[in-house]
Amino acid sequence: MSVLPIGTVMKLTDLTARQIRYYEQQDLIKPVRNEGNRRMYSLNDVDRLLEIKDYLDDGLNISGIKEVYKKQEQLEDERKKNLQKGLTDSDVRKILQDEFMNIGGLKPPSSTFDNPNNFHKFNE
DNA sequence: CTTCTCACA
DNA sequence: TGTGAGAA
Repeated sequence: MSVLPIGTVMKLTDLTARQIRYYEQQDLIKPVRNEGNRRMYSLNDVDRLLEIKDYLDDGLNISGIKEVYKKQEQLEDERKKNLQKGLTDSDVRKILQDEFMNIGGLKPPSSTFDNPNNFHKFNE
């Protein structure tokens, strides 16, 4: 995946080598090293660097950007946990929607409980 | 020639 | 974050 040397990344992102290495120190990107200790970047690294530049323009500082990715990972972890429980994203959305309807005292769609498949989702 | 690390009149 | 030194 990682095949771009820092020189190429500099041109692609319009960032200085100093900045690119600094963002790595802040754990915002994780390039791999080749046999000559040279940093090799992936296109995902380039995308992230571009993102970082945007966040910086929006007035966000390094620690602020760190927290953005931190919460992003947290949401990603929960998505995986639900997946392990056999729930897809659309399942979760449907459950949440049905719960809101019930709270509002509205009659849930007949299809929701008619399907025995959905039944034990509410009993686990 | 390119990149790396380290240090700072 | 810039920049220059010395090595790889």
